[in-house]
Amino acid sequence: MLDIQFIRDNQDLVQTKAKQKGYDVDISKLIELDGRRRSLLSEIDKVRSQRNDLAAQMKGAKPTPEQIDQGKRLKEKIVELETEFSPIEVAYNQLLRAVPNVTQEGVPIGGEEDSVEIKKVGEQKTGARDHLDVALSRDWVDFERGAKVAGNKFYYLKGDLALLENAVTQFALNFVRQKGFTYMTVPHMVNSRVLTGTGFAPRTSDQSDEYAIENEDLSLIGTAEIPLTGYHADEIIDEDKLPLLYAGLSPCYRKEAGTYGKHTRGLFRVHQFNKLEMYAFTLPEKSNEMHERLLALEEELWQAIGIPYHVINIASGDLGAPAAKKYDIEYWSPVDGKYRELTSCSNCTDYQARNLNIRVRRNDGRVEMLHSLNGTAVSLARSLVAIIENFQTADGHVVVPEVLRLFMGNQAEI
RNA sequence: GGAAGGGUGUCCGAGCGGUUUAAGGAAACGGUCUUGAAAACCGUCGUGCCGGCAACGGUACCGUGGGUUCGAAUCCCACCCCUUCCGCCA
Repeated sequence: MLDIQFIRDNQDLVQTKAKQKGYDVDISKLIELDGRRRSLLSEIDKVRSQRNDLAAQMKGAKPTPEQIDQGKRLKEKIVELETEFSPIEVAYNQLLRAVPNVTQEGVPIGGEEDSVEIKKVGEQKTGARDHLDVALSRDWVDFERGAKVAGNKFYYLKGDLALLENAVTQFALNFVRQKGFTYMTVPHMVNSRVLTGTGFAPRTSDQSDEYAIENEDLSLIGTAEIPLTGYHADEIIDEDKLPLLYAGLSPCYRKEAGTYGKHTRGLFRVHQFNKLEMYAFTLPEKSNEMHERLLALEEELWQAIGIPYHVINIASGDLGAPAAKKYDIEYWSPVDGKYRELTSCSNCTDYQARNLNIRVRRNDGRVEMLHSLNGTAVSLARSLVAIIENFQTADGHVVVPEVLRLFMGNQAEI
């Protein structure tokens, strides 16, 4: 969520930015609730103050009946005011949490088609075979038995492709460790607070992309970003310890409801995939720099593997609520003759931090919200699609990218 | 799943109805001393909200949510989490 003080001071800006993101929130309504909430709270505080004074008078001596009677009246008054306060507080919190993060300067305004390409790297080949055709012909993937055992869009990876997945993982893991990230495995389920605090739709809502566990306040994670964001919840971290860099490897579970028809064939969009996610907690003034660094790392990694790509600056309407700015790397698909999403890298500024109460203690003693950022290192199922499409040979084999061979028993081709 | 114990500020830890305005210690910061450092000594030191230009004042917060009371960190109920033991188990 945003700082209410910031919203008060920048009502028009917040309203405009929310609209540009496609969020239908009424800032004037929030301001009105905020006003009523504050005036009521100050009234309550006043009566509480009287109660506390009275209680202090009664300390030591035996209270008189008059004092007890007055105390009772004050108590009733407080209950009365609190009853009035409670629904306002609930509505206020609901509305406040619905306000999306303010986008940064340089974020293109508009929908998906308005995202701006800022860089293009590598050769744009054409005429490759679809990854699923290749994988099926080599018996590398089994969606039919995935469906039998779990359901539609579940799959088994087999043999060399499964090994290739492991090789990509190992390569990426070594890469991020060399760059200073602490490797972590994470809980694959999280509670509602962490889920919604990270900026995902509540598990109870229709829009939730997460699988919820029945009769438990737990959801399967859609990305390691969620447990990594929650890792430092309610903590105050010394300035000298920042930035904190983590790399979380986890399976990602997503319902992907309503996305059918959007390139559903094969491994590109599935209900479960593994992913190595980079995560950073930084000082507020350092998050933009870190955002560029995360993008640079993603580029370095994918250049090392040898995948052609471009980088796009995501338009406002395509940003999630917590993101202030987002870069995607899209790889070149020689099958479709266009770019398709491969990684994503967001600066969430202090939005997630405020939700989950993650702060920094500056060297001068001040305490403030820190900033959080996340970026995909490798999203495994998609990585395999990109590699099969860009490294296939005429006879249906796949050349193993050089940097991965070490992790594939030095095979040059599979 | 069963039993017992426990969740207090950056950390450790006391408090178990009204001198809690949360003791004491550690860490941190400032100072004295010192050639410098350490030690010692002195001082400062929780977070949020509201009001105020500010000094400051008010209020809330001792796992979470209810309840009892004139008054709750303290008593009662429910739930969550942690530790130990037992059971089960990769």
